[in-house]
Amino acid sequence: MNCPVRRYNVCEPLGPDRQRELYEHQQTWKRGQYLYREGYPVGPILKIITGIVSVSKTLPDGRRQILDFFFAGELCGYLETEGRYTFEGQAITDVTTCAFTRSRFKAFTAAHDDLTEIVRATLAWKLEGISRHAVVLGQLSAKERVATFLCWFGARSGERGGTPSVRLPMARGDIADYLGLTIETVSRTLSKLRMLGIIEVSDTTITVLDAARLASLASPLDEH
Amino acid sequence: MNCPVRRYNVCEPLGPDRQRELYEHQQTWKRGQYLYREGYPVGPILKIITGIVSVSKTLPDGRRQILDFFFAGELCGYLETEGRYTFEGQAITDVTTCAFTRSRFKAFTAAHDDLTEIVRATLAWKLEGISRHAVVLGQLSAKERVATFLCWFGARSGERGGTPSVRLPMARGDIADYLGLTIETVSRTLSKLRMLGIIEVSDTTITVLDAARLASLASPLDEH
DNA sequence: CGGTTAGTTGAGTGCATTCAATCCCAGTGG
DNA sequence: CCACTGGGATTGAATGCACTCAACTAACCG
Repeated sequence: MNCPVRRYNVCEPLGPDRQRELYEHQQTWKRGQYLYREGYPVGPILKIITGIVSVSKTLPDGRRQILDFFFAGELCGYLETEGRYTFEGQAITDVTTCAFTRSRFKAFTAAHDDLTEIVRATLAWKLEGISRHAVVLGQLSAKERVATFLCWFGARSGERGGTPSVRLPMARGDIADYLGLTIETVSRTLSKLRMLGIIEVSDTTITVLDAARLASLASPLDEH
Repeated sequence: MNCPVRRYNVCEPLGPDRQRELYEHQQTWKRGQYLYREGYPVGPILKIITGIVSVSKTLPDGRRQILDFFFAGELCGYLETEGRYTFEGQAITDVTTCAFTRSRFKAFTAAHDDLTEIVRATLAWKLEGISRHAVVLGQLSAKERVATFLCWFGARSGERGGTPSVRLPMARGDIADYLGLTIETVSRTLSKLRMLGIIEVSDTTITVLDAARLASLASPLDEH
């Protein structure tokens, strides 16, 4: 459940002195704004201070697949292809970031062995995460997808407390695009789970009444 | 189209001397055999000499999602979680491999700066690939998925020749599990493309008659 | 020649979608 | 204070795409 890599979320373990050495000016982003877009020449790597960023791909006809949510402490805008962003980063909530010059980041990690290992471990961890997500997208039914999402997100928030109530900071549309469903299907599925007495829905807050049953619906995937 | 990382497919650039230093005994696998299974204690990292290996996850009820196909020259069995394989590797064709002791691989990469960079670049490249695949699974219709697959696979084979005919070494079931569809849907979709005059189907060989039209069906995703 | 396995095709079903209406709430201005 | 507005969420009705179940064909091998 608690991936070991989480411990060294790139930068956290640096300590304030080494962090200062790397950080550039701080920035704020309004919910919905793009931090960077696919195909644009790469800018700095962004470290999220507060808020949530989605990494996604938008097709020419408007369809969008959210690949991952990035939380405070994580880096985004890392992946590039020939000097251009591979995907797009969008503020799901209001977000504040600070920037790393890409070249400086590269030089800095090259100079510190522990950092190169942290980068490697983080990439491997992300690779595992997106792979699990691909299984969700390719194989699970709507109910299973939503249940999996709630379990995953509940586990995330549950880290600090034992409360079974989950705040969903993102809009239904974001959940839908993450799960490869439509807004309506997500909404309907939440209603079904509510009518089954498994959860309680209150706009942005979901209260898990029957964690065991929820987990069994998401069962196909052990844990995240 | 040609990811720069391809150039340094881990190990190829090592040169015969350094390769010998790393390799263990060779192994052969029959089509369908598992090279390793999810949750099993990790063994060596396997380098594919010939054949194709699928990396997949199988759910308790038998549903299977193939996450990636690995070809000759690539390493598989790399990802682990707490000393256990994260996914499963299966021989899609007959396969021969040679093995790397995991600890030796680790020590060896740690000792060579260029190798650590190759590992990092390969992980980033795989991350990008599976992300694109997630978009396919989450957003595309059956026709778009199959077209995307054919384009992707055609580009792979096309590297050596200009021939528009694609040999599909994997069974329909493998394609289906890769694309998150059923065998029947894959078969039907190929038939539709055939009746549209876009391809010609002959069991394992697909001849692309109208590459432009095929690409436009897969259009949503530029290239792979 | 039967037996087996992979692939194709047909018929019918169901789940998620599309289209559309309604609700809820926060923000705004009369 | 209340009506109006707009965005997000929910719910309903109807459609359609991919699925399930099933039959059939082709190829391969004993």
